[in-house]
Parts: sequence; structure tokens; C-alpha cells
Amino acid sequence: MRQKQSLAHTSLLVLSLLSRQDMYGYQMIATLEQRLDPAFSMKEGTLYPILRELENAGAVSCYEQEVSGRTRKYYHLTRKGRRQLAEEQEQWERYEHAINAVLHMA
Amino acid sequence: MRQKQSLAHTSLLVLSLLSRQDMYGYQMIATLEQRLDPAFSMKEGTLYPILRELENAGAVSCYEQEVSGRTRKYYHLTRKGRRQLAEEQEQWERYEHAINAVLHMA
DNA sequence: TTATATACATAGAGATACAAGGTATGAGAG
DNA sequence: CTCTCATACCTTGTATCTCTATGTATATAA
Repeated sequence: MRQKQSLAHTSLLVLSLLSRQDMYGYQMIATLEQRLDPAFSMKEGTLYPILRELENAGAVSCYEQEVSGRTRKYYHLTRKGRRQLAEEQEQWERYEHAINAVLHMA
Repeated sequence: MRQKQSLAHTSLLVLSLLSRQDMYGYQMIATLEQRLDPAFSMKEGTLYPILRELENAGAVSCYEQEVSGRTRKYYHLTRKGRRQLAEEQEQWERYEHAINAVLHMA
């Protein structure tokens, strides 16, 4: 049985979250948990590698902050990241329309 | 560099096409080529394995037809396939809304 | 003191889609 | 007549993607 992939367009989601405020990993997961359908929650094994890639690509920068004993690693969207967000958002919209065009074919 | 996956929800597209008329593989690809953004065109290496799985799952049945020397393998959506289409369509909508909910967060 | 929540991270496995290749026929160009 | 292109099928291997499972460590609540 073919198993549906629960998530795609993951970096789009991450970039989108960071476009509003700096966030740390655990917080992103919690936020998505609320916003997203629980069926599509993002897992740690998915998020952290993406954050690393975004950082290597220069789309995000990061800094650490100690809060009551625990170290949080905050991520900040760079100008380059903003461009990437715009591109991925546009691509998502094209994707969305393409699928819907087929679904609602005459 | 992370490479965007160009397609997902592939079986949804196939089932959707077949809900309107019986079709053969090459025709589906050509039809999607027109309807879909060319960037998301479905490749043969993607389609044929899916058709086989759908057949194994009993979602489609198939029959051959000879047309001017060339053999076409037509696929027909079964009742079970219709149910699967309904499910996948619903899931697509939930996915779509979930992504958009994050993108358009206040 | 034990469990739960917070917070990071990685390795391995399974799923997914594509590129690249193969077979074969028909039609049109030269 | 031959070569190429379009039609029509299909498979193998590779790259990529996401999750599961696991690991570390601290704070807080029971």
C-alpha cells in the first residue's frame, strides 16, 4: 500500500514562521503542531536537518540564548532567506493551482 | 542544495483523471502536461509504478485496446478507486488548508 | 525520585520521484 | 528506402525526503 507522505514543502513552512519572528526549533514544532492539522506535524528528524541546510545556504542565521538553564538556539531569517521564502511561496501557489486545475477539470 | 520535489499527491491526480474517463498511461501524461504547470509534469518512471499499485490495490482495472497497430492499456476507475479518490481529495484539502494557515498566520 | 516537559541532535530505514535506459510500431521527411 | 520522430509500453538504479528511534541534558512537577 502506498503510504502518503505526511509533509512536503517543509522549508516553506519554516521560512514562513521565521518571517514573523526569530524562533527556536522546539518552538517551531510546537507552533506548527497548533497551526497545522495534527496529521501533518513536523518531526524533529525533519526539522533540524532543514534548519542546518537553511543555515548553510545563508537563508537563516542563528544565535543562542540561555533561558532558565536551557539553551535555546534561535534562528533569524536573512535577506537571502526572505528571497527564498518569496520564491518558495510562489512555487507553492503554482503547485496548488496546478493540482486544483486537475481536480476541477471540466 | 535541497532539491524541491516537483510532485506529490500523484495518485490523487491519476485517480482524478480516471474519474472522468478511462485513459491510458501515455494519454494521462499528455493530459497532465497540458493541465499542470509544465514544471510539475509527471514522468513515466513515476506514473507506471503508481498505475500498477492502484491496480494491485483494486482501485483501477485495466483492459487493452489496439488502435492502428499500437496497443493501448486503458485504465478504469473501480468503485473502490472512487472511494480512494474521495479520501485523497479530502486529505489534499486538509493539507492545502494547513499549509495556507501557516502562510497566512496573523 | 521519578516522570514529564523542554531543548538539542543524529543515524538508519523506508518511501518517493526521476533520470536513464530498453522494446516496439507508425508516420513522415528526405 | 531509411532515418527520425511520435506514440506506447516498462524497469532499474539513484537521489532525495521524512520519519522512527534513539541519544544527550536540564528544569519542573508529582
